[in-house]
Amino acid sequence: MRIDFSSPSLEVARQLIGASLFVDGVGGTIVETEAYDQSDPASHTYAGHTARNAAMFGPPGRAYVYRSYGIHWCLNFVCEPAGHGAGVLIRALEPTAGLDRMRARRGLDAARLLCSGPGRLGQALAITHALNGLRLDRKPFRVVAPRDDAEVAVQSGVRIGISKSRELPWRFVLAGSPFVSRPMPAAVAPAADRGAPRARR
DNA sequence: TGTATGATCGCCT
DNA sequence: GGCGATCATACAG
Repeated sequence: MRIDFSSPSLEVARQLIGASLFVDGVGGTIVETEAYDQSDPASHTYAGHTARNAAMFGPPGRAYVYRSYGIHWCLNFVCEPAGHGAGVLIRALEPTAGLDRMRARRGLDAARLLCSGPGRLGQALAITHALNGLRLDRKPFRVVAPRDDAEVAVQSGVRIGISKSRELPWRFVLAGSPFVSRPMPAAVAPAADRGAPRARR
């Protein structure tokens, strides 16, 4: 099955978990996404069309790249409905290809830290403004859906690093993946489990 | 293990 | 002028 970008961002965000993303052959399995749309006060497109967010109002299936905190480049996939400013932020990958190039770009060895966050991912995949608005089905991008028979355990929860619309459960992660930017909070920790050794960040 | 801070750009919703 | 869809580093305890 292909990824269908002519769907609402919420659906695309879920579909993308377990898919693969490569930029110029460097990338891996998508393990964390977040959905945004124009009705959402946390979205860049909430206030309407600007020079920065123009790609989000363009055709779906393209990249929207923005500068975060003046430092990092972050990558979104533009979704349907076209012209409505909806998209999916790619927040984390499990690296599978081009690890050496990621390590060189990041100045790190630990695979777990190469792409576990939107800014880190941008640096590891050499995302820049030059990729803004480009089609995701053409070079240098390659997006591959999970196999049809693949069982992908997707977990949803609240988004990270925003101050508005905190309640919306529009974050999706691959359940149990150590490559997410932050673990999904446990719903309720059973008493018997508390005190057991926990995985470190 | 947690809290604070600097870097530095685009937009003010 | 102030604040973000962030991250690395410096501290306190």
